[in-house]
Amino acid sequence: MIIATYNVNSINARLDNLLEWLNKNQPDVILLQEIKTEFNDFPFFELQAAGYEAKILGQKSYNGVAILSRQKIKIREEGLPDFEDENARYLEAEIEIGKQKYVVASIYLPNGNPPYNNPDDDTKYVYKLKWMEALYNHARKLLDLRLPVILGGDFNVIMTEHDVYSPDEYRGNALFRKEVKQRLAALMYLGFYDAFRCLHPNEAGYTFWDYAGAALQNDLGMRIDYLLLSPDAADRLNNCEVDKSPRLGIKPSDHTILKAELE
DNA sequence: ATGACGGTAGCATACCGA
Repeated sequence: MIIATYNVNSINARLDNLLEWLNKNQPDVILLQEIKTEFNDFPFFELQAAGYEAKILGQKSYNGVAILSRQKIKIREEGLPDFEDENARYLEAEIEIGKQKYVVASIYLPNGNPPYNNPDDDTKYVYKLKWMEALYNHARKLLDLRLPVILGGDFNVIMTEHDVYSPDEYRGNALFRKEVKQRLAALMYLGFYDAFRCLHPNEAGYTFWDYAGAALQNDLGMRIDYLLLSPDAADRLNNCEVDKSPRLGIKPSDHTILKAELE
């Protein structure tokens, strides 16, 4: 089974890019983040015509996550359990592919940096840490299912200095602060494996390049999108690659697609 | 320290992002 994750930065602005990629790659499942729309403006028909059912947790203008699948999607959770969240950032489903049940979640973890006009405001950072704690508590329970579980999406965390073009510039950044890295490491120590790093210990594997300046041309990127696999999923891992082509195309998202194959 | 650049809401410019 092939699964991918893609922060689209607006599903409607990115529909042509997404459809082209789906037609070419035919994944079984794709997890989307930052769809930036609600149910009534989501392009269900166009995706269905391409062979994909879509379930979404939408939000106007900001955030919003979706799960697209060639097989039937059974929603398990809309939002993180036991966590009050005004934002649409977590959607979890069960999908059966070739008689194997999978649990998949599309995750848009908070950025956590303060607004530019108020650099001392730590409200968003505190929210990020609480969100990560709730994710940890829930992920721990998912392991008890003894099913292949895939937590995929934009985690907004740079784990090591090999995962960003200029670590020193990001020391104080909410994507690279110690508490944030510790919380994602805790999730990994529970038994969620970073699919890309398992297979590519030495590649940069950037998944994001800023629109501004010449970030893309100069490869000033960062690796902040992940596919995290429970042990039952990691056992099946065959392949995991960053596909840079969506970022190189016309009118791209600032993120690109991360894809894995499980047998 | 700021803004680059792009998206949305909504119609000028503010907010958000990583």
